[in-house]
Amino acid sequence: MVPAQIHEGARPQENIYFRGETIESVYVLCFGWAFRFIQLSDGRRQILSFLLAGDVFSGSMVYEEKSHFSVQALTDVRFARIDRADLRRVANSNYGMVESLGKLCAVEQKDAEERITDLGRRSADERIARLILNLTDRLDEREVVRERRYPFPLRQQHIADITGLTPVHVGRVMGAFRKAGLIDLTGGFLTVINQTKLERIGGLK
Amino acid sequence: MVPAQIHEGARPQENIYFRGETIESVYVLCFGWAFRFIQLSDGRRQILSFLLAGDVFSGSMVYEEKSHFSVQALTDVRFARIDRADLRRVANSNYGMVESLGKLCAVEQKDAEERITDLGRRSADERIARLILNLTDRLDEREVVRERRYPFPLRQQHIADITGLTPVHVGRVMGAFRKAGLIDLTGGFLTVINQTKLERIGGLK
DNA sequence: CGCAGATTTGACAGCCATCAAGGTACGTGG
DNA sequence: CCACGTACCTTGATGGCTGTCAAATCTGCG
Repeated sequence: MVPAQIHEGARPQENIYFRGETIESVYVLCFGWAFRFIQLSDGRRQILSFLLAGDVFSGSMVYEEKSHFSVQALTDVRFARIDRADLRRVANSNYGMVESLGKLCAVEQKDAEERITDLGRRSADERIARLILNLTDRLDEREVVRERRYPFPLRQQHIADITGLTPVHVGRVMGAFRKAGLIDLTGGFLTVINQTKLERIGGLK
Repeated sequence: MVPAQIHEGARPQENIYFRGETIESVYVLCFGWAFRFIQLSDGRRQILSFLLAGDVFSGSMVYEEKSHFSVQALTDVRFARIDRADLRRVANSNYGMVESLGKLCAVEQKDAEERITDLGRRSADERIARLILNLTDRLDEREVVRERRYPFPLRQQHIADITGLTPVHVGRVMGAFRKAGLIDLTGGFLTVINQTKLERIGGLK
């Protein structure tokens, strides 16, 4: 049995669902960019992760009814909804499915805890360099890249909200990276010019 | 069938295992305090969570061979090791077990992502207030508390390493909390004197 | 008592935030 | 075609939260 899928879309800035809502489906992004975030009552916003085509919004949604994060579309997006009860029925009779869901949770936890380390212990330069490298790696896996030019729909506000900085400071750091010949960012496309140096700044290699 | 359990112990400061090691067991803390952490090559350390009696070190260990974090004992500890292969055999023939593991992963991810929000978007005062409240809540659940005096084996260095601050600044904030009559901390025991105010500082309620 | 480790306190510095003023790009409508 | 508005980015000046360094004090313990 295959679980029923419902396909939907959303426009940029549109919220797909909110923290605290009861969600009856597991969502998978099929096209575009989105992000998961937590918003505080005074307006401060922390982005938890960016979602690319193929990403499950969160493995925890298979086992939790209430979402602990909100989701917003960054570009035009399309996504699939799979009924949670259906999915779990399939998983129960399918060892490989349980295995995959478990691995998914493990990877998500690792990502989250490396982000904790970034936010707690790394400088603005390190965080931004690592974000860029992380995104380009994920885009490389999707093989949509031509000549190292990556589609890059993020505003400085988004980068600020995932790195725990302000948009102004993000602009300064990105400007410094550009002037140092590390990256180029024009027309919604990012080019990594000096990956080695960016990795050194990010504390990799 | 019940999976084999091996019981062991460790002394304060002793590392139980390291990031990158291949771990063949799922660990459960039976007694004492420990913490999970990631250490950078230059010595910076980020604590991911404190472990109390009854805590599984991490749900992701059921599905990942290599640990992405290290674990160190904070006090004298005792813990159980359950062979991963055994555990998974049991889980495969036991729907409730899969369910429990899934819920465990979901809770861990929620905790991790709320910590991300703390680190990215909250001030030192907020982070420390929330840490104290989080720990006292968890200790309350364990019903080991007498007259609101909580065992508190953390050094300022540990608080610094989970809040992304320095020990000196942690000392200043804790000193301010003490002088403001919010908490008392003597002889390894913590007393929350004014919980309401602490919650207000932490952005709760 | 004496030592080692932890905490407290003070002076100072730096990273990043805040506030504010342009500048640029792009779409809209006259 | 150009004025205009909006959103975003850039740049400068200033400030504050937190870090760094260092010394003094406290605490536990052999």
